[in-house]
Amino acid sequence: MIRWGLTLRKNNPINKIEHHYDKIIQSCNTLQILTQIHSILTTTGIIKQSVHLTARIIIKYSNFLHLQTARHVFDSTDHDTSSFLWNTMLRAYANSGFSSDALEFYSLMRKADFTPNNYTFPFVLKSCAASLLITHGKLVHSEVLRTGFGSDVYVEAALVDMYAGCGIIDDARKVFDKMSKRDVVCWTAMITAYEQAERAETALCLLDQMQQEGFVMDWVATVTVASAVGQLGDAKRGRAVHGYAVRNGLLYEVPVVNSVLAMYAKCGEVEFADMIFERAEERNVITWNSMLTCYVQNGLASEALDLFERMKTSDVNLNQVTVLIVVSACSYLGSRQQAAKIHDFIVQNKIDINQTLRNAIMDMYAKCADLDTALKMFKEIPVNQLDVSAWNTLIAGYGMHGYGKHALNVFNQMKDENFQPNHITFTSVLSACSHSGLVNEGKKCFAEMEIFSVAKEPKHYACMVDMYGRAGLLNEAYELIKDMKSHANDEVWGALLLACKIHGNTNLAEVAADNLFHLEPQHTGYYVLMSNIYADSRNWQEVGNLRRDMKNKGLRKPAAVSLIEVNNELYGFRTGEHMDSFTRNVYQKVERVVVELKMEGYVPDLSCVFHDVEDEDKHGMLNYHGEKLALAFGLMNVDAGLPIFINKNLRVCSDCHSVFKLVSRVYGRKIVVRDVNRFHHFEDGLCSCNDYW
DNA sequence: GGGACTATAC
Repeated sequence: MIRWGLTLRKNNPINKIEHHYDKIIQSCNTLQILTQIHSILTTTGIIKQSVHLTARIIIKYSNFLHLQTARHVFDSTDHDTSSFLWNTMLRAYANSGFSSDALEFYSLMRKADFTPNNYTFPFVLKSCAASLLITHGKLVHSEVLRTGFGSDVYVEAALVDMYAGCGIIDDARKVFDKMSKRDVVCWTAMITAYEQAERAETALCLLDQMQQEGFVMDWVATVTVASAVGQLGDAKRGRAVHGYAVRNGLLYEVPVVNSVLAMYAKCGEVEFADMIFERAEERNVITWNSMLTCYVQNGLASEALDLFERMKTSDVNLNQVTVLIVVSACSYLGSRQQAAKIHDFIVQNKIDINQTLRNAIMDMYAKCADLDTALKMFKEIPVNQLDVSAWNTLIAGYGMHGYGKHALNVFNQMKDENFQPNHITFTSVLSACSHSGLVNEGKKCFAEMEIFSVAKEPKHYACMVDMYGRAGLLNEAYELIKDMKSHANDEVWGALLLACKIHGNTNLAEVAADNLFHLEPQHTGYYVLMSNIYADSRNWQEVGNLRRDMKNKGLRKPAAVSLIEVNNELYGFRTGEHMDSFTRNVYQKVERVVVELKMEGYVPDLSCVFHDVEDEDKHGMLNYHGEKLALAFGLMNVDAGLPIFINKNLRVCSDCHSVFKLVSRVYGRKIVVRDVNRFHHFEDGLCSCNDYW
């Protein structure tokens, strides 16, 4: 049943027509149809007689983001007699994201001697929050109190939203606590405020309170709760939310589908997310984007690219967010061919490239070993669009390829041009120094943070520990961690643990590992690293203990995968993969290469096999590392003059590193390897990392 | 005549 507005009275002839057109306007889904209806209403003079239809038209134009037309409709009415139309126009601005226009319009309202009412304030407050104008918002708050609308539920809920939106969550809570009457919307507004402030636990506590007071979660509340649970990454609670949505038939609302999907994605439950996606009755662009994000966040970049292909053939209109996610998927995958393809798609489809997207594309090129294109893009940025993140992306790009000096030059140039470095700039610079062994320069940059008033975060300390650690300055690294007192997190201790692995310091490694197992008991990588350190020192007993420990905790070592692109096709190789007809000749090729390299002086580094087995078996395992298989495959299939690109999901082992160096000399091939931390460019028997990785 | 909500990241 449709509820009609107060302006309608039964038995009045105009109201039958109003009724009729109201239905049509509500259901019209294209701008063309709306324009046609509008012109009919104008020529017949109906619109002049109906404030209700005028308002509908204004709102509908604003839904299509045609605010100018909406305003034109407003201007051509007798609005001075109708507070309703003024409020409608304000609402049109506020609800379509034109918050500064809304505020401008509000001051016009005041100049026209309009008295704001309970319909006016919520939209003004919403626009204050959207423009982050807290001073203005507080002024409106006092106006609310003065005009006596301080206890209107709608206005109060908007006040809660305004304070929360401006980041002053405590004031939002004060308004909320003072409310004499609350409905689900107010509760949801307050719960959302906590969720947005990344205080998911508090949000869920408040939800409990809401339910104790007898309120039932509606679909909007469910959306918020799902994202709070997603924030916690709590799969068990996730299933409870999902169950609630199913029992109450809420999965028929697309936003609920989307938020439950995103929740499972953040809990690492890809299969559940997949199921929600496939079973959805209806999908919008956010549904698709959420599923893409799910794959990317869970390390399934190539699945994301497949889904993107499927999305292109669906009837949904993809947007800028879509390509941003796909670009990041491609960054993970490191596929040069896909990178070019996506960039081309963006240009062909005239998708607006804003600063965020451009930086993401530059980063993608850098991560696909195409630093030249990234640099070219940077140089083409118009001066007025150059921002800190563009500089950051370039610095990070140079850093990951081991060009520390270049990174520092860019950093200096950026400062010369009066750009204010931020926390990300320093992360990029410090990590660049770390990868290139520029200890003194790194120390200088670290000290410089204070000059630019950038707070030192754990991630900056982690870069420093990494830098000292790789350079063999383990004591300096450890002292720095001690300086942090209790603020050291897993990143910092992880960097120390890696340094201990490189320099074979088992004692310090045990200290780092103790902290890590305490801080992140479920993080597989740290167990593997520590067990490798024990293996290096042939302490098989401890290796066994750790393995058992992992097994008891249900942790499994992630499979090492090496990807190589040949003729626009990606091939993956796993360490110790079973031989089949496809891989047999690849294995044979590895054997031949190893024999030839041995004649050039190659001595296999058996310490890279972390199993307590006979040396003969170790040779086999070592030769069948995924990156060696990928390299052999590349030697067989990539044209002689072209570089071989390999992408590995873990850190490259030192035996493979020596093999790659030798192959680059003996076979005269350029090889580019991306591992989990950085790039290695092999040429003429040398690596760009100077064996420092 | 109205309000609360989901996908983005160097």
